[in-house]
Amino acid sequence: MSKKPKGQPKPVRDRGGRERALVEAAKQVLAEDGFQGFGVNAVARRAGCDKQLIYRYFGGVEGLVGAIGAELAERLRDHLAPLAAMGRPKSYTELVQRMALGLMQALREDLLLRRITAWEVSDSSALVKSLTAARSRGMALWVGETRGDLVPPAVVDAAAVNAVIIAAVQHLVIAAASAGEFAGLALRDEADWERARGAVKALVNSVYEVRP
Amino acid sequence: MSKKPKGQPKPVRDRGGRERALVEAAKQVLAEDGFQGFGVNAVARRAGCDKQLIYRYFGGVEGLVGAIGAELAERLRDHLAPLAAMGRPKSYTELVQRMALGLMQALREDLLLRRITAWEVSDSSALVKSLTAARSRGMALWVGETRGDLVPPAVVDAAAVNAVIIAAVQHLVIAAASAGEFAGLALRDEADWERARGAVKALVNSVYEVRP
DNA sequence: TCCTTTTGTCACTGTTTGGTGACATCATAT
DNA sequence: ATATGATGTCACCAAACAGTGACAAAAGGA
Repeated sequence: MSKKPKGQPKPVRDRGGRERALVEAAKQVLAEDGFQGFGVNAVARRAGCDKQLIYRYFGGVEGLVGAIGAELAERLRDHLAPLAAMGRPKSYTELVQRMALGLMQALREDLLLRRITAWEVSDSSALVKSLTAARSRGMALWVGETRGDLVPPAVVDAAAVNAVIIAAVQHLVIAAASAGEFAGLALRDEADWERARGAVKALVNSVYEVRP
Repeated sequence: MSKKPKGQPKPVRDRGGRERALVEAAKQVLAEDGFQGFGVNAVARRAGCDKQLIYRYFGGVEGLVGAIGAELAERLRDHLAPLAAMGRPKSYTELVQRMALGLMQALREDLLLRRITAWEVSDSSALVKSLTAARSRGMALWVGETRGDLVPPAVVDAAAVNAVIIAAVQHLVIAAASAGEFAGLALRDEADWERARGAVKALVNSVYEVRP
């Protein structure tokens, strides 16, 4: 054993692979442990390489978050893709409903999206701004694609109403994932979520309904 | 300088006062630095006494959070008190509107409430559960007091709808405090917030409106 | 008075964190 | 072959963290 030929399995020497491994590890850490335990040590540990590489290749944890953000818009788009297969919405009401319920489903399915959304409201650091930007870019992209020529009724402040709807969906899903319920409404099995969907649909429906 | 007789101004020896000072410091740290920087060191530093006292009098940081929770229901009640002065709401719609807008105002005014609400969705640890419980107790208390004999229209799932409304308000205020806007809706000056209030009112109004 | 308990502070441990300098190794260009 | 830069790992640093044992001083009961 002059040189320990088995001690280090392989110093692989593959920069691209390491970078990808680091971003992947960062996403895993963020998804599983949340933004609390997020840092260079945890990510490097999970990626199985030295944290120095994070500084060298990404300039620190900021660059790593930036790399996650770069994938984020596409990731959200993928989640909303099935909605596009349903064909064009017939009314503005239907458009907003789809957006709200699609976002709800996406957040329920995607732990990382959920964690990032929670991060956004708990931290005003510049770190998170890029993530927020990427996420809303993804949303705006989808809306732009499927809106067509549908316009909201002029009597309501659609921008404000939609912001409120989106806020509701985000908070509901995030809080429910933490506690299994919110404001007395159980949110565990699919029947519970059907109630939530029904409420959102009722709200959107009634607020955009043209009244005689 | 054999014993530094002037070094310690006064070891006041007032347990009750120290306990109150620690809880007060804990609230300040939580409000100003958020739950990220929250811990025995920060609280003891702010309170100007040794962290050992936290362990002795509160059994650790959990007991400290519990003490905050104990004040929380009352704190929320105080914020909602002005609403009670408006007299009984004339309809269920008005009841829910008041609750939603009152909660919005309370969260906008009270940094601590906001931080705790953000904490609740970002952390599922047992630490936070007591806070969540205290907050919803405060809400339920107020609703129970002012509901009277008002009942929601039977056609809508009021529990689900109200949960959605509350979620919207909480998320909107918390996110806006972090970023100054949400989902493209600026939320800085009072005119912006008037749009948000209008949207919430419109939603509540239309969903609970009995249609012919 | 003496003894015990309470109150408050200090000092220390062990761990984790972000961050950096040093070094061996491999690839490549000269 | 030899210099140069890229890649990867290790060892270390100072700071902050949670938690604990020890000790001095005061308060109060015997």
